[in-house]
Amino acid sequence: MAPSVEQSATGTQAVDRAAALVSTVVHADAPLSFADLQEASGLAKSTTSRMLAALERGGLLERDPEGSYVAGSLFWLYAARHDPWEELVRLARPAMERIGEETSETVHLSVTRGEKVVQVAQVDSRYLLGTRDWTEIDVPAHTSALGKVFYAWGALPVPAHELERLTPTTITEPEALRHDGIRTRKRGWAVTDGELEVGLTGVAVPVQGARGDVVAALGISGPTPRLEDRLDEIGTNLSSHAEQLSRLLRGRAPKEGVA
Amino acid sequence: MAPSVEQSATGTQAVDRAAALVSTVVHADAPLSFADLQEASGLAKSTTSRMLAALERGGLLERDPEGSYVAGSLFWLYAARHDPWEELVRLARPAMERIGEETSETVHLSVTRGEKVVQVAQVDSRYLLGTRDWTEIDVPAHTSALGKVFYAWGALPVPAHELERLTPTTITEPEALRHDGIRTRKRGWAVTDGELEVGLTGVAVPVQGARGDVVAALGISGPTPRLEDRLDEIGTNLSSHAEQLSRLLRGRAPKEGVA
DNA sequence: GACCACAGTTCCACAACATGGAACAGGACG
DNA sequence: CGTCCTGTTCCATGTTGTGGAACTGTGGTC
Repeated sequence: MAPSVEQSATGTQAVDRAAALVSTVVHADAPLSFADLQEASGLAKSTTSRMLAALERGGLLERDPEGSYVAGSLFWLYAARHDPWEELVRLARPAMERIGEETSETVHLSVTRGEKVVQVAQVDSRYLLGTRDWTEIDVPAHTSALGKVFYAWGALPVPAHELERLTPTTITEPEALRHDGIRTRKRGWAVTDGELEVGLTGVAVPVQGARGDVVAALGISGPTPRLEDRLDEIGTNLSSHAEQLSRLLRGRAPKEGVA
Repeated sequence: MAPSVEQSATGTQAVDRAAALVSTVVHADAPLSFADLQEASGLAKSTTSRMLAALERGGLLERDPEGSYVAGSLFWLYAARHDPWEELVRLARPAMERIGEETSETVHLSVTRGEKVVQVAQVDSRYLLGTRDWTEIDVPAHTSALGKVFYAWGALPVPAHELERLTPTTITEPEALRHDGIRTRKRGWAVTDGELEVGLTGVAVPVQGARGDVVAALGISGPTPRLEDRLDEIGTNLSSHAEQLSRLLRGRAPKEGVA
């Protein structure tokens, strides 16, 4: 619950305590009462009171109608200015870079926007022959591994109508796509094998958001010959990274830890 | 040498100063250097240094690769957990309530999701005969005043194809919709007069986001007979509220302030 | 209406803590 | 190798934060 109170360096006691209070409020995303905060911080009532007042004055905290404390205007100002997936990208970047190093292929991160799937980040392959920049390019969801993740985990409804054919192996029947989704879910990762472009293989896994829903897909792509024998290994690798990322999204901030 | 230091109550100097630093960083949504912050706060180098270190430790600030300060993990944690328009709704609620009182009609707030327009908040009419709860209901954008706002201000592309007809007066030609948009922009507010449902009139205005783009539409709707003679008055009223809301979104928190 | 219980704020004397100047360390130039 | 510029650490000083206790205000109970 409450993040461990940091060990203050010298000369920052007040600020450290104040930061701990804010942190407590933000981490608990429900409003916290004065008593909760006093207890969580272990400070004297008077100190708590003065501090909360200062934080409120500074826009870091705010009181809801019942008088409990919630994150203040600075937080919603920030949230209003930044796309939610900006944070996702930020959190995901290190993982994507590691995946890039481990697989040497191009790494993708996608989210859904409306009924479409858009890429929000990419780390390029080490090879000359690799997938180019897909960011913001529209790829039909049923042809990419990224898109299939959303279908398979129900983050996107499978269309009722016939789907566009891009290659001989593209799945065009909704029913077939649904079946592919079932297999995908069992397997834990989605794969596209020349269904988007002949010779292009992709593998992708779901990323769970704070509430357990699938908010993004993490995957790699590259030439089929380089990938076809490593699908299992890649799928497992992606899964473990995605899981870590999910944990991050669930709320634990990446502090301390040996870099 | 104290430009805009907060008025501290007794015994909260350090926290007030710290909050001011965080506030400076969040308001300037570009990274700020140590020097910027030292200058903006008017504190001694040593104090600034200690304070920034404490704030960083507490997750309120963070350093980008170049060493400049940006909002810390607590902020992105918050952003990741809260929809961006949750803040919008929050900020808009008071205005919507006042509009409801002033017009006695149902008040709506919409945003675009993909190419669709969805309602995110509503304040109900005082009358028995009024618009019902539209939240999350799909209304074709070209038939509602809310939707027309997005077309008129270019937040949504006007479709190339013929549009669905819901009533005899529904605009179905893209060209006509574009023309309607021009008139709308000149006028300052969008109107739908029985184009969605016979006898239903709606008026809506744009809400500008932090970067000046149209992020939402604010409007009212009700039975035509009650509204048709008050369109001007309503449009003006909505505009002034929307403008205030826009100012809020632009970043000035609703605190004290001489101005 | 008088009573008490509880939540939060203000008061105050004390000294612990934050403070800023100066010295120090680490780059980035030339 | 010196100079400049940025940020951190040191340290004596006294300002500022501290917690206990007194106070205020609100709600509940008889």
